[in-house]
Amino acid sequence: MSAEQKAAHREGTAETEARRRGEAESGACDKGATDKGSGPTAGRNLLFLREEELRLAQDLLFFGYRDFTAGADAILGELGMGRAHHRVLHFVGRRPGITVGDLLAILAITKQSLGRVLQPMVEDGYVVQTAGAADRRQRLLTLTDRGRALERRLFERQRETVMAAYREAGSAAVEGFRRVMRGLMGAEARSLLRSIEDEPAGRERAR
Amino acid sequence: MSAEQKAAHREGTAETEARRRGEAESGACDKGATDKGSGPTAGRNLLFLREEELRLAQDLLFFGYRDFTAGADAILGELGMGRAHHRVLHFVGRRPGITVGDLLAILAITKQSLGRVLQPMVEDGYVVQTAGAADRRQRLLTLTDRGRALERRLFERQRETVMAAYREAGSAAVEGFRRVMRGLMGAEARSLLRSIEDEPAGRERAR
DNA sequence: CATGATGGGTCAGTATCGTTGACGCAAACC
DNA sequence: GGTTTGCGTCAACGATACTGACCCATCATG
Repeated sequence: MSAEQKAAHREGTAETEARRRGEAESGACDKGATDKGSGPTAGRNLLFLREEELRLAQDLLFFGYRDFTAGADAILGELGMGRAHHRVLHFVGRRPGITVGDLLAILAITKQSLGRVLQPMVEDGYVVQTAGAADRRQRLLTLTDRGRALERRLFERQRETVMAAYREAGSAAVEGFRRVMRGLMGAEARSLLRSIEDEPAGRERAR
Repeated sequence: MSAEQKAAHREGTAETEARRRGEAESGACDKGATDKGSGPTAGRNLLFLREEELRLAQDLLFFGYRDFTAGADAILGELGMGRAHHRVLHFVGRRPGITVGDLLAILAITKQSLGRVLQPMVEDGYVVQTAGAADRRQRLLTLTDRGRALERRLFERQRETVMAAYREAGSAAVEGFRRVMRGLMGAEARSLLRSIEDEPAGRERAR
């Protein structure tokens, strides 16, 4: 059924550009479903657009996220590490002195999963653990020079990908990208992200 | 063959040259976040923004992608399936009659990895394999009613997330989101995505 | 100061998803 | 009729995640 709708709707082929524009204009608003066309196919077309719109979003997120991480993954692979190591480097680098508990909350994994990744990183000299000043049960995590260097290397690799995409898309698109990505996040992730943004690297944590 | 594809996939593309040319440009700067005047600190601020900008992108992609998939993951978990099953449902649903080889190219995984996921899905009646008409070595993959129903369920779950994000961000932001995500993709993924978009479900593949 | 709660580490077992390498088979191609 | 191609499969392995249980050091409180 829906397949027939799609086939019927798309007679031409290469006007992808015009199609995308049309989606952007009419698609992203939930209400006002029939304000566009007054023909009998208006509602059906709108439904089609909304469906194709999401399918496209699924594709974009799948391919885009994969290629975004591909460069860093290659570097990590050479060092016998994985994406989980990169996450630790990234978030510890972003918040030096972060506690294990806070890192667990950000990564949303279990203690055991983190331990398997973190412990070798401490042994190999990428991360140091220091007892908390106020609460000495805490193990505050900080990157060593070596850890910072690796994080920097992964960072530069991804910077190429992201900056190329940003430049290609333009600054207005970047703002839109940020808004949509933030919208995809749940309430918890949003507040976590806010707290990360409000406490950039090098500043003391106020908790 | 597949190994070469993978190797090529991980390699960076010709985007880097453009990056070096535009290195000092501010094309990816946030809109009006700070002064872009030519004071003594302008260069430093620009560097800072570009760095923080990427760190933010990393955060957004990490949290956003995770929450984007979280809803579908929960449904899949109840059925004893994982994200890999969803990808099969999604891409087979998008291109009914796709060959195993083409699906492998899209997913960029090995035959073995796909087989471990695909075989149970065939046995459980989510996917059917039919011999190719022209080339009978091919096993053309199509969703059954049951497969379509599950895909639809996962689709609706993600639709809520994405549509909420789109509505919240606005249609202009959606267009920007698409442009940036497309820019994150490498050349291979782009051409794959193009071929998917140009051959929507229900139409014969022209290869 | 004893007691319970908390931050963190660890052991044991399990599941998903990915990998490499090699081999088999049927159909297609030249 | 030999070679290539499309697909399936066996065996072994590795990374990342999970649960449940248990331990230790430290903090906080009665």
